[in-house]
Amino acid sequence: MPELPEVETTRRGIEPFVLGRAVEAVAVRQRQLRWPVPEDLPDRLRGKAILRLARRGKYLLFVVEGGALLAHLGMSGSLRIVLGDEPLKKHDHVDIVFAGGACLRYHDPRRFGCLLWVPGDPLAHPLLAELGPEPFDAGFTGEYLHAAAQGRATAVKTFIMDSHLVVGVGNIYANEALFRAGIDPRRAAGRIGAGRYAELARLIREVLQQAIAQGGTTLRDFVNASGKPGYFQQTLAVYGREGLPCVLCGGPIRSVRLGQRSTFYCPRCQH
DNA sequence: CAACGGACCTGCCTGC
DNA sequence: TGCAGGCAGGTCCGTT
Repeated sequence: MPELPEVETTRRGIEPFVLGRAVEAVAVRQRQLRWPVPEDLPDRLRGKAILRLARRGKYLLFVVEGGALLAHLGMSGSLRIVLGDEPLKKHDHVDIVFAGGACLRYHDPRRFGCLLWVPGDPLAHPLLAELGPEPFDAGFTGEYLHAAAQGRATAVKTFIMDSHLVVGVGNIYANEALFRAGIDPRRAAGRIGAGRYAELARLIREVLQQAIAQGGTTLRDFVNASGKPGYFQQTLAVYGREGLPCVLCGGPIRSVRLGQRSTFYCPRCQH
């Protein structure tokens, strides 16, 4: 479900309800996520105010005095604010109740996400320390991509989805950015020139920025923090459109598998 | 190192 | 209608 735009949409939706608020209680109904929810998480958070709600890649960081709650939504997770009584649904695994009554509810059918306690500086955590630059960082440039690609035989789509290279480019937006750049997703990363990488870096930023502005992409039942869907799905040019006409040339969109992920492209427009 | 496959889970859709 | 199989927005980890 969540790629960077969905996580950022979630962050923005939640922020006003949690910033400066103290955690009153944490209810963990299912500990077995990607990694077990630490048993002492409720004790770590209780009574502490959220000082900052940051995002690093697709991770969310609820920073409190002395550490942070590190959250990831995996493939199927969501975080939403619940005000008042709302019956629990299946897979509502964790509630974080704030002073004043707002409740942050973590829902994740596949349980690929995580909720971890990180003491001290959260960016020093092993999951975050080795991540590549944010796509909106000054360091994320065509030159950076071009330099990192030298000698790499892997497909360019697999290459740009590696979070150690750059964070936040998931399957949907990798497909969309490569379409906009006119680059065949199967092309070897090391066989693409600096000029094309400059365009690709720009278009990765563009597609993510647009998706954030539209509240993310809603597939199946994704809803953001306020329970509303995202509208970027209407903007998708290739993702999920196998056999449908290319928005540029009218030819059929083709699908292949790359690195065990569905890949969509226009064979006439992408080389 | 780089590249690849498996692993973690549930739900939904398709086809027999 | 039931059931098996394949697929899904992520990404870590172990093996070549």
